[in-house]
Amino acid sequence: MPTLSKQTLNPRKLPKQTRSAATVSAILEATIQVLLREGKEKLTTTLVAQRAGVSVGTLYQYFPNKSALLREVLRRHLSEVAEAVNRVCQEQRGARPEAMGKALVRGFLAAKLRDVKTSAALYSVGSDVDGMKIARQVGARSSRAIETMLESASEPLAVDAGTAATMLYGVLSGVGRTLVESPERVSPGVREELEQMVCSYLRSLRVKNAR
Amino acid sequence: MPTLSKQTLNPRKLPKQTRSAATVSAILEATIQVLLREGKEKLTTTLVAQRAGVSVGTLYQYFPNKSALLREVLRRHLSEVAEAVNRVCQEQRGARPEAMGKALVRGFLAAKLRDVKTSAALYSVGSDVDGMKIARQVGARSSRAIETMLESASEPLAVDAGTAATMLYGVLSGVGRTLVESPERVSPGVREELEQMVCSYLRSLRVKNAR
DNA sequence: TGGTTAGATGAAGGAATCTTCAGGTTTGGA
DNA sequence: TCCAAACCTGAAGATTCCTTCATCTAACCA
Repeated sequence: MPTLSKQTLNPRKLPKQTRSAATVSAILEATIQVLLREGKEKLTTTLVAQRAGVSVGTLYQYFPNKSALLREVLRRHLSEVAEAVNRVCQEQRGARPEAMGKALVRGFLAAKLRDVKTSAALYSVGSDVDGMKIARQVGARSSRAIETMLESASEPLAVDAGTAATMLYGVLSGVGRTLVESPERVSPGVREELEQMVCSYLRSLRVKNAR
Repeated sequence: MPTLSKQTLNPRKLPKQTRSAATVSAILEATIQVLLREGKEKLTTTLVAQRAGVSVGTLYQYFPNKSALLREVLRRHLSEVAEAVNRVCQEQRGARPEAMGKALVRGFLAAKLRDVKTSAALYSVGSDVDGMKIARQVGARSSRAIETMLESASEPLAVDAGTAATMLYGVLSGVGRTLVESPERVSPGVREELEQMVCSYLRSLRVKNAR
C-alpha cells in the first residue's frame, strides 16, 4: 500500500487560462466517475487522467499527489451539503423550534441523498485521506449555523444552543451516513420518523417543560 | 494499491493444537496493536506477524489474505457491541418505553466507547474491507433485538416496532460513530442529551399522543 | 510574426507489499 | 523411542502504482 502523503493540498499551479480550468474540472469529474464505475481500489491516477482525457503528467501539474486529489473531491462534496444546511438555517431564523427541526431534516437529507451513490463512494475514500478532518472542518461550520439558528428561536430552549446544535448535527450526519450506506433503508418514511425524533427532542427542550 | 480480494474469510486451517490457537489470538491482537501504534497505512502483514512473534508464513496459514484478517478483527469488535445491545434488550423486556430508551443509550455507548481508540481505528479500516457489509449483518441482529424489545413494551407504540427499531439503531450507530471520530465531543453531557432525544421520541410515539 | 509563458505528454524509475512454498521444527500419541 | 501430523520459517517472486522530468505544443501579447 503506497504511502498517501498528507502534505499540502495546495494545487501546484493555479489555472490561469480557461483551458487549464477546464482540465481541472475534467479531472475532478473523472475522479468521481472512476470511483463510481471502478471502485476505490482500482482508482489510479493514470486511469483518472485517461478518463479525463489528459495524461498523468497533467494531473500532477494540478494536484501534488493522489491523496490531494481525493481530498479535493471530498471537500467539494461536503461543502455542498454544508451549504444546504446553511441555507436552511438562514431561512428559519426566528421560527419555532419544531419548524426549524423539520426544515433541517428535510434540507440535510435532500442534499445528502441527492446522489446516494456518490455520497457512498466518497465515504469509502474518506478513511484513506483524512476525510475525518475535512468532515470535521466543514461540519463545524454547519454546527455553528445551527446554533445561531436555535438562538434565534421564537421560543427559548432549556439547554444552551451549542449543546442542542451539536446533538442535532450529530444525529443528522450520523443517520445520514447510515442511510447512505444502507440505501435499502432510504424511504419517505425514514424522513418522517427522523423529523418526528428531532421535533420531539426540540419540543422537550422548551423551557416550560420540566426535563 | 493492492487488490484486497474479498474472497472467503474462512481460515485456511483450523487450530487444532493449543499452540496454534494461541498463535491465532496473538495475530488478531497484534493486528489491533499495529493499527493503533502505526496506523492503517503502515499495517503490513509482515509487521503484524512480527508483532505477534511469528513469521508471515504462519499468518497466511490461518488467514487467506490481509483483507480476511482485518475483517475478522472488525467482526469481533462489532459483535461485542451487538452483544451489549442484546443484553440490554433482554433485560428491558416488558419495561416502559422510556426506560428502554435510556438503557439502550447507556448500554450502546458504554460498549462503543469502551475503547474509543480501537473503535476509531477499526472504522478507518472498514472501508477497505467491506466493513459496511459486516456492520450491516451484525447490525441487523441488534435491530431485530430492539424491535422485539419494543414489542414487549408495557405501553403500546403508535408506529410499528420495526420502524422505531430501525430509527433507534440508526441514531445510535450514527451518533456513536460521530462520537468515536470526534473524541473531543465525548462527555457525560452527550449521553444525557442522547437519552433525552431517544426518550422524547419514544414518548411521542405513545398511542394516546396525537402525532 | 516572434518570443515567452502556460499547459500537456507519457515512458520509465523507484518503492512497497502481498503471498508463496520448499524445507525445518515441535508436538503428541503408539 | 519414533513417526506422522501439525506448525512454523522467511527469502524471493510477482505485481502494482505513484510520481517525475525532459521535451513538445498551444496560447497570448507586443
